[in-house]
Amino acid sequence: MLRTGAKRPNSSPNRTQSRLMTIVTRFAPSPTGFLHIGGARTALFNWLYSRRHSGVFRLRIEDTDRQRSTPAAIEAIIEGLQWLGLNWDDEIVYQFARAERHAEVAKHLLAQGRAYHCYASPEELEEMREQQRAAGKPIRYDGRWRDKPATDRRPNVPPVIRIKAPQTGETIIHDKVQGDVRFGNDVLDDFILLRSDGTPTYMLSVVVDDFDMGVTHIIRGDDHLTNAARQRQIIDAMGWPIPTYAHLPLMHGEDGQKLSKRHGALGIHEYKDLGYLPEAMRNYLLRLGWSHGDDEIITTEQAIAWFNLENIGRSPARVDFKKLDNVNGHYMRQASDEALADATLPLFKGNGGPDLRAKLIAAMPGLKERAKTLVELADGAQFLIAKRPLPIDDKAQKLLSPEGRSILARLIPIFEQTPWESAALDGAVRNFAEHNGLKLGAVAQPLRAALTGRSTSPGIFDVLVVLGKAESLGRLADQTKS
RNA sequence: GCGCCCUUCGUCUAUCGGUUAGGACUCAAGAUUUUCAAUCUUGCAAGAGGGGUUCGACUCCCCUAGGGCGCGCCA
Repeated sequence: MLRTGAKRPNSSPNRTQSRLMTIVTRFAPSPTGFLHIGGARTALFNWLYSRRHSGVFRLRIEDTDRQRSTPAAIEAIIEGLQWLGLNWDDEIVYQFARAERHAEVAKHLLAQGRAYHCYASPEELEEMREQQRAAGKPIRYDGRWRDKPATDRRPNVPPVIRIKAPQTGETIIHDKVQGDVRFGNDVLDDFILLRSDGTPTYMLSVVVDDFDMGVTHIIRGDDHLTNAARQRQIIDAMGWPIPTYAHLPLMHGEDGQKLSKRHGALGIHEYKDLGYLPEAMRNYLLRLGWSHGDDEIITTEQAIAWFNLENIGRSPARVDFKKLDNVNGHYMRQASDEALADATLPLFKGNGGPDLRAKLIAAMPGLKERAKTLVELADGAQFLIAKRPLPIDDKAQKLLSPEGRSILARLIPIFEQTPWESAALDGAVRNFAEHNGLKLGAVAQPLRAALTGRSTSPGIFDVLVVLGKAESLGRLADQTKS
């Protein structure tokens, strides 16, 4: 065993767990839609596990469903992974391109007597299931062609190839997350390996591809747990090594229901558009189902050093945008002003002129601790690019009362005489407030309203400095004239 | 229907038989403050229910309830 101290029972002598063998993980999405948050977490765990063990992380596109697979979805998945920083090794494997090899395995099994032809029509099988349902019996292929002699074959009907699975005994999946999961072989039926048109089914393709790609650890969604027992039949029939499994509990929406567009099953690119940082997404996703004591903020470097399969939880987790916001806020505050400016710049879509980046960087210390996402950051920075006369929101309007305006009017001549840097401006305003028997806030708030059009902003002296003397005085003048 | 999985504060989780059941998010209060944040402090809040096993169960076993997944010539 490579891992020691595993708390879940696992005594299987897998040779894939040999210390000498390079660990190979894979992420195998089917391109029938975008990469959603559950898939992203699966990819993350696979990536982390391979990086933790200096192994290999591979990407396989399961595009064998020709009806539903689209190039756009493939594109979205690739872009999503790239944005998340989950770089894969080697070339991408496209499953459909390997159909011949899959068929070859099915035929090999047939030749070995581990599989057989079945001529039952879809209609016939549907009728069979209907009867099983009506009789309250388990729904599964009844093996009607399992033992028929070759002479019984129907000449004008192309057959499917079905696995000849064991009918007694049990199949045990030693799962790193779920523990030992046992399936009576009587509940496993002779599923189809090769369709009547000669194309392989998913069940066959996965097993063959995982073997050919040298996958040692299969980390995937819980929905595949029962499939693992079926896939095991193919693995055994071929005499291939059994990979180590880790089936992750599925993720739920904020309301505990299945993930759907309403609550969290957004494409991963939409999280980007919402203004989340990839490193924050990684941290957040990691903590959904995996833990390291009480640690919450876990950098990617730490995650790579610490990640294991043993600490993956067994119960489903819900997405929680409040927590994501909080984690994202942490990473924003820790990010460099330059990096944040670069990440935020695109949100202005070219507005703001060539010196916007410099202004953003200058204002960033005050901006970044007031925002939880890049979108909020850009919003808070609107005053940097606003054109005079500024739009003034309701709360700011209230601050610009007659008294407020009068204060601004008296401030202008003072500012004209003041060196334009933070400490001097600070001194001048405090001095002014003191001489007029005003609290600092009574002066700062109207100033803020006139300068930013809002009632909240970064520190007012920083705003003054970032805006510059001419622009600042202009904005103040706009509010004192009318 | 059959099989499998899951169940600790509202949410994410710690706990590997003995703890005042801990942390984080959210929320509330306070401190700080030129606003809002950030930061710090404090508070609210949990072992689905029922049986066992044990000197002692959140932890081990069984049952029930609830939730999820699978049962395609889909993946």
